[in-house]
Amino acid sequence: MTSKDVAAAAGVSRSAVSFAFNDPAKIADSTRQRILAVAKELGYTPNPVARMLQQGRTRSLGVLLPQDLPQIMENPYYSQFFVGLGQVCHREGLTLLLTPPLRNSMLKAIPYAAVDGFVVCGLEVDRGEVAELRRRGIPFVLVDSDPPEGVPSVDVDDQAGAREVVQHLLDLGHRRIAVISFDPGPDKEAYGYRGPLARRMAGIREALAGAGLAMDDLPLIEVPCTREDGYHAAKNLMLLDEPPTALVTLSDILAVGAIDAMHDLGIDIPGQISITGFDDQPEAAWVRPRLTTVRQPIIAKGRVAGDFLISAIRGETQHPHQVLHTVLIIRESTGPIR
Amino acid sequence: MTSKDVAAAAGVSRSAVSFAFNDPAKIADSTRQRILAVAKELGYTPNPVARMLQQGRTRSLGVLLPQDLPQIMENPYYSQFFVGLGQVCHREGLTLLLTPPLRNSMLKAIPYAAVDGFVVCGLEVDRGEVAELRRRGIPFVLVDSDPPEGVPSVDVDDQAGAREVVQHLLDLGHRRIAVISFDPGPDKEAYGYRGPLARRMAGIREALAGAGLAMDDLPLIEVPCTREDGYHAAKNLMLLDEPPTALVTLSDILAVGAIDAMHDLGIDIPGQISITGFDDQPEAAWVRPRLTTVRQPIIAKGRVAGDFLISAIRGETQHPHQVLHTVLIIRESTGPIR
DNA sequence: CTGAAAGCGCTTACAG
DNA sequence: CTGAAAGCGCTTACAG
Repeated sequence: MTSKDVAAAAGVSRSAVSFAFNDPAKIADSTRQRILAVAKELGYTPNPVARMLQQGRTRSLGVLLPQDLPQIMENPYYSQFFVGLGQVCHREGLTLLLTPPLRNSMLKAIPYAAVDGFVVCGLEVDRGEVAELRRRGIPFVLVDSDPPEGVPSVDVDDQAGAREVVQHLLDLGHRRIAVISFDPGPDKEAYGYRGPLARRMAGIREALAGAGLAMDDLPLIEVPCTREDGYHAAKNLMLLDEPPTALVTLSDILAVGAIDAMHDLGIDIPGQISITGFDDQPEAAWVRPRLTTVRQPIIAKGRVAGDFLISAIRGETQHPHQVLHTVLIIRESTGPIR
Repeated sequence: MTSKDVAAAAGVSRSAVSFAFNDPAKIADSTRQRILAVAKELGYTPNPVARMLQQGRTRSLGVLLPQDLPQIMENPYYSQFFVGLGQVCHREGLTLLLTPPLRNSMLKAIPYAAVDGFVVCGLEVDRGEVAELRRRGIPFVLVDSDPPEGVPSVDVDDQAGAREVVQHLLDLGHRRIAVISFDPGPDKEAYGYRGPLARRMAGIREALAGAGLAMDDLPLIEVPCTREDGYHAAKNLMLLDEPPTALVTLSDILAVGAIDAMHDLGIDIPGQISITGFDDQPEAAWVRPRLTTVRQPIIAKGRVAGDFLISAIRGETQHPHQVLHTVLIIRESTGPIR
């Protein structure tokens, strides 16, 4: 069922059919009504892909994701990010295409996506994605990355957030601080820390330096970002000869696991150990004791990324780079050293 | 930058360029390498939309959603559903197009989406969506709806779930039971209860009947599905002359709000009142007291919907209709009538 | 193994 | 106000 069939049935040209749907001013209203009636009867509506090809736009925003869809969807971080991005889609009447890596490659996923532009998430190591998007002339915005010059990007001041939370522990008198980090991935060997993780590490280092401590003085465990891994990492740290009096985790999910571990070990929080998170996801306020953590404005991040992308799609040629602030949220899981 | 440019630069025909990308067997390997090198140098990759038009497939699954993106993304139900659907996308190497209503209409959103098929969520009142999808010949699966004959669909046995949770309260001796339901929307006037809500109401009615009670004997409040609304609804119910001894809520979110309200009123759960939820979302196990609720297998629902859609896209002409089971999860928020 | 041609279904100047 | 024609960028039988 094509516009040709409708044109034939209505006794008009294909242009007239197109005008009936897209540009009513160009044909007589009576003709338009007749065409629309015939179209309805025949069950015709314009083919969206053909229309996209012709118009050169898809009315869809892409999100280029660093992990497979199930992993992304399990992560409450992305739910919040998509709320912000969703606000922009809603305002602009656009759909959202979730584009996970294809055969383990973000790069390979790019050429298959029919979108007007991409929000690129968590691109810690650029394997040519930026060059590919540039070459294709697809507008894009980088989020949670190490943004190169001349590319719109949105980030959070992870460094200040990490610095402040560690400073908070130092102020409470803690010196035996351990760090539970999420896994930097296989690229650490080749590239060192990158993106938000690098900034958080830098913030920790900065605060420690102020107290005459170095990163190397601290136990550091790197694990996948799950509650279970946080649990085991925390348990292992407490088995050390000199167990820490404070645990800095780089994600609320890890922190919640660490809290579970202390419950099981019968260790009081914050009486015997202080624990901090990062992100301020909803469960940070649910867990007992309520979690001291670094809040980052995830929804705002998604919204700003969406706004930047819209403006890039419209051809505005600035390359805005916004850094959103974090806030230290002090709750019940931290206290003075006993 | 099109295949024509690459063909010219490489001194071959456009077919050769296409073969180099899609059908290596059809050209000499040396030619292929040359073409690919030229393409790389020129920054050419095939236009995805043109390819979709030609091949008649998009390698993308659509989800036709009943609400705007921000609302969907705030709802943990959909996060879980997308995990299941994401598993199928991952297995098949497909992207996921989130398609919210366009100008408040699910129907209007359909003709703009470039997808191979749709998972249609929560279509409680069919305003022509099913007819439209059929006419266009787009494969689809209905989820959480009142599925008509001859359409693949996935549902949950809401009726049994609701029946069992009410029976549980009756068994504990409760007779003064109140119901907090999520809003049936503006269509209730015209159509009565529909879809999962209708089934849950039927289940409640069924259990009550066994104890000689009728729905009309019970206070019923219908509110939007937020924690705040659950809070206020619960508070209002406790102001009745004969306040309930048990609160049946039709969503965990409402139940959590109701628990907050009891905390604020100084009413002990389950000593003075029992509260039940529906869905078994993660916070049901977090909240104190832990929530007695009806678990529905949301991830499995997403996965089955995806599988059915894949099989419909492949042209398998059965119309499977699967109903997944619920399980009553008894935790701490229900107890014998005092 | 390669090239010219048709066609996917649409939109939009352009001429009437 | 309408129609014939070109073109969006690709793929794929078909003939050589």
